[in-house]
Amino acid sequence: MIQLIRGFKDILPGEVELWQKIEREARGLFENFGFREVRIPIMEKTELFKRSIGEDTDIVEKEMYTFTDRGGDQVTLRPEATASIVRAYIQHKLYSPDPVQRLYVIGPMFRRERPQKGRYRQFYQIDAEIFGVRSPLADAQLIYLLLLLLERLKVVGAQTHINSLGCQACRPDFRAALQKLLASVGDRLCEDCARRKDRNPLRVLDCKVPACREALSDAPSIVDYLCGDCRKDFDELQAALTSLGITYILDKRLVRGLDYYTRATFEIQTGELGAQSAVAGGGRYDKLVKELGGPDLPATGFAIGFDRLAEIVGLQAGDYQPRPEVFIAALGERSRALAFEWCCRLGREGLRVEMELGDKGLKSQMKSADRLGAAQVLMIGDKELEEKVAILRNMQTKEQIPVPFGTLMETVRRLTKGH
RNA sequence: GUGGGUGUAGCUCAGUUGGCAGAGCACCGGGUUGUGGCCCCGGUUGUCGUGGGUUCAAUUCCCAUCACUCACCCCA
Repeated sequence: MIQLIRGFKDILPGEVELWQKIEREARGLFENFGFREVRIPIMEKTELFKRSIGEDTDIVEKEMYTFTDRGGDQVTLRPEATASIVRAYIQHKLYSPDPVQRLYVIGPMFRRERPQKGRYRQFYQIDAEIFGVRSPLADAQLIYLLLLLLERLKVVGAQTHINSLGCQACRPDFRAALQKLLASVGDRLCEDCARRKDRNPLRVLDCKVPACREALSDAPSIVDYLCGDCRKDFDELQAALTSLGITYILDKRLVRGLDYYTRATFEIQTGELGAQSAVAGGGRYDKLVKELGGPDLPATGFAIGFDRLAEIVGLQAGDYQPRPEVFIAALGERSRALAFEWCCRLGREGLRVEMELGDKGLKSQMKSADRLGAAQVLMIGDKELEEKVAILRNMQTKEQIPVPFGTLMETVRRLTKGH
């Protein structure tokens, strides 16, 4: 048997309804807040991701699905959405009528990592970006939107972590201070951190090895190194969050693994995903648009891990079996032919209707109706065919009423909930 | 890429000195020859993950491999 690719998964009936629900809520909220959907390709030129995410990141170094296509081009299955959205924003000059654009994307991303709880090689993200707004109010709005979505989905126990990574002006100073400390703690760092401390020192802050955390317990906080502008922005963000009633945790270890982030970063964390704590994350990337060849416009955005969110929401959700409003049980070929017509017409009228298309006994058909949770069963056999009166049974009350063929459509519709 | 755990029926899982592969649930049929759930009776379902080795004999022991899963790394 051919099985699906490792780290990929099928979302089957019963679970897919949950995904649809999450998607509906998200789309609804995005509309309320002025976001518009964009649909972008799932493959891009490899160069795009290298330049945006950063050559030294894990994603680019070892996780991308990159290959040479038949024409010899280097292409990559997108590992995240922001790069593509920025590319589209620039390519189609979406900034030209108005630099301020709120865009969202829902779709699959691909990273070749070892799968585990809350982590897949094809995973889905709900991605939102605000272009052209320098004010930290944009970041606050994103966080608010994020928490609102979680609230609507009845997620409890989510924590908001925020940090600022500074900008081109203040980050070098911090970086120098951090490297000084890293040099002084020397061999107390784990192997990975020893390697990272020169190439990407900020990442060391994110390390979970106890020895490293210990060694870094009095690491400089980037917040202390922020330049005037960054400081002011960060204060403003916090003030905005507070006035929105959002409680957050100042998390100076919140670094994030993509190089394009500047200033505000944030993450929504939960304890229900095994070793994965982030259900959503994001931040500001004020230089990326320019670096990818566009105008010098700021931007900020977030990504929600759809799979992870579904896992959390699914914990408190029941099954999502849709129940037919009417099940038609027919006995004999002629009855079945007529029942089939009814079935199609009722479906066209907007009723949820099912019937047995094979040659089964009444008992077996009643069983099916029961198993499906049908509210009513419409029965027809030789006798009914002759008298031109079908029988409609309410499965809960067991009450049965005769329904003349002539009034059938209208009677069934009337007796069906919600019609 | 590294490490641990697990692969037996559609599902959840039993299965030791190596000797014909099991239970519950589900499904199908009957009891009720035209009426669901409860009950009773009967029935179906397996390359025991895959390939090799040892053995008269392997689900069981050995090797390899694949998959799932959890963790490291990193992230959503």
